[in-house]
Amino acid sequence: MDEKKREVIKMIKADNTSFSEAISSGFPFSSAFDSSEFGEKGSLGFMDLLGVTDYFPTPISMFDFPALASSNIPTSTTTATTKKEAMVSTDALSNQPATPNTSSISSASSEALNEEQTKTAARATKGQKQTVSLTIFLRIQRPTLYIRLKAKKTNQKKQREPRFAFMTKSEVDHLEDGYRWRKYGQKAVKNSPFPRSYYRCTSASCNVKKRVERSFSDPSVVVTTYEGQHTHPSPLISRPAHAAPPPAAAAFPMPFQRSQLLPHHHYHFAHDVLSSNNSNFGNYDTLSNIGSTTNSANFLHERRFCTPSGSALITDHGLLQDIVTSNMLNP
DNA sequence: CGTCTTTGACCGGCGC
DNA sequence: GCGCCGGTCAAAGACG
Repeated sequence: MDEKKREVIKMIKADNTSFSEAISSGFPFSSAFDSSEFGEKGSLGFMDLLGVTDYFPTPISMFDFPALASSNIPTSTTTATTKKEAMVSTDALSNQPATPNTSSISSASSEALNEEQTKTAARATKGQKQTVSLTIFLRIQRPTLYIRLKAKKTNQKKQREPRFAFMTKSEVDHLEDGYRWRKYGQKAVKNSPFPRSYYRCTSASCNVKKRVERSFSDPSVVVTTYEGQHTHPSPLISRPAHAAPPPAAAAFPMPFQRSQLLPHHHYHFAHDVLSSNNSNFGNYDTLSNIGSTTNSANFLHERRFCTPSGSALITDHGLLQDIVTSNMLNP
């Protein structure tokens, strides 16, 4: 790992540093997290986990996200090697160049992506005695890179919907995702020349929101954060009869539709562990919606998904057995 | 005319 | 209390 990466890891490890600050530091994510790293066969994809591999011809990679109570984990980059880690050899992967025509960007929780939100979480944790702090480390593609997040079980004044963020290499700010959005605001972002746009789903009963902003360090990268879950199917997509998703995927429409994603972009997903309920299952609900799509013909070649507890997706049979199919668990 | 974007004003939370 | 900042509102305008 080169010096730049070490710096970012240090930043992310620091309590008062968010992922967005790491981004703002100019960290070359596109080179640091090679797009080829997680594309090999045999890796367990999130779509695989969701039982929707028929939609996507190439496997998707998963990362491990040790979700542990703060009292049980040290603030360090120490990692326990898992089965999947072994599958994704850092040495082997680092030798593979990124796809020439595309580049990939690491993803992180939307909270981590947002400086203000991270600070807010820290403030809340600090200021409320009744807060029960839960620290979660997200490993971002490299086994040694973690983001520390604080999920709270608290009587917060303002409860937020679960959030889901991803970064996309795109020239277009507002990516087509199968839903209709109404822009209701735009604000200048501190320390960034690029404004942040606020969108709301146009469906009457749906209060899903999303924020779109460009990365300061890499203007070609668009950071999209979804908040909430759609209460309706995509108005622009109809599902073919032969590609019925698993029940879980059908039950929770995704904020974006995979088939609508632009084919030449790389999407890197992350999930908010700071949802109001802080329920893992709630997060899976949202992620499972990725399966609500129609076709895979124009989908991207590489996909990366982050969940705050990706390892639990594999090992936690209590929560995910209803979603994860047998072949996912035994790829 | 309906829908969507733009943009300044406003509000609430937080740090100092 | 004040100022900063993120997020939202809503009127006005653009567009098909």
